Amino acid sequence: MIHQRECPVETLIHVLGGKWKPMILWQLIESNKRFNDLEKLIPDVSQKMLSQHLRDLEREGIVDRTIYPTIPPKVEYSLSEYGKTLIPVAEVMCAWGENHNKRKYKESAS
Amino acid sequence: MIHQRECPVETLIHVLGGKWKPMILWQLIESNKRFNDLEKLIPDVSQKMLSQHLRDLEREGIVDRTIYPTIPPKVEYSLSEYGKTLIPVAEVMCAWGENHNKRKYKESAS
DNA sequence: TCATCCCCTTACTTTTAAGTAAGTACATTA
DNA sequence: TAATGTACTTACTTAAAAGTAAGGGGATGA
Repeated sequence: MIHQRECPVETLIHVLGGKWKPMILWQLIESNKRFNDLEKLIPDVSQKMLSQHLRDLEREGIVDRTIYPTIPPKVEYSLSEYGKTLIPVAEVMCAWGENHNKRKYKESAS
Repeated sequence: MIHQRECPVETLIHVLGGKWKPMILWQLIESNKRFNDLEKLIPDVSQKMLSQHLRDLEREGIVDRTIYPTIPPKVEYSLSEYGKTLIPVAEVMCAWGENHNKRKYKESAS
């Protein structure tokens, strides 16, 4: 039986929709990061939510997790090639969101 | 004091992120609709969630609510001019989401 | 040996979103 | 008079997401 497809807009919202996911991706667009780096760069995120969201993004194929068997071992998170296809989408979303924030600001200031 | 702006991607996710909002907008892109029309067109939505999401979208300026003082009075919901700026954003999101759904289907089929 | 760092996981609690069921106020129609 | 239709709101319950706090297993360093 074929899986029932949800509305594609909802699919995207589901992929990006965790509280810290846009921030995690924003950081990984800049450069690959280790768990601890992300923890420091994203204020107020808990270890639990960070690892949970990283696993979600990994499961969707957006983020790659690479373990370097060095001593001490290090784990690096990066945007996958597929994950990079999200960048232009995020840019469009970002532009609309910025404009909307400005609009709301003007509204509340008037 | 200036409001703290949230991340613009989160702003958009907040605007579109209710369970029934993409579906409501999809219906209103096609044509103006009354409360009852939307109820019939969106299976499983409750009156509570429909009116709550419509009020959210109205508050954000996406949807216009027009009351016609006919007998019986009728209330019509429509995409505002500003709401129409969401259409190209939704199209980009939709295209990515569709591709992602296909990708997941292939993955699970292999 | 004791503390510390890295990369997490687990159990539990709180908060937020959504669902269910009923009710309201007005009107028309049978 | 009773039922139906439109456009909702309110109170209550359930489910999903996020937050809090603690621990664990491996390593290094003092």
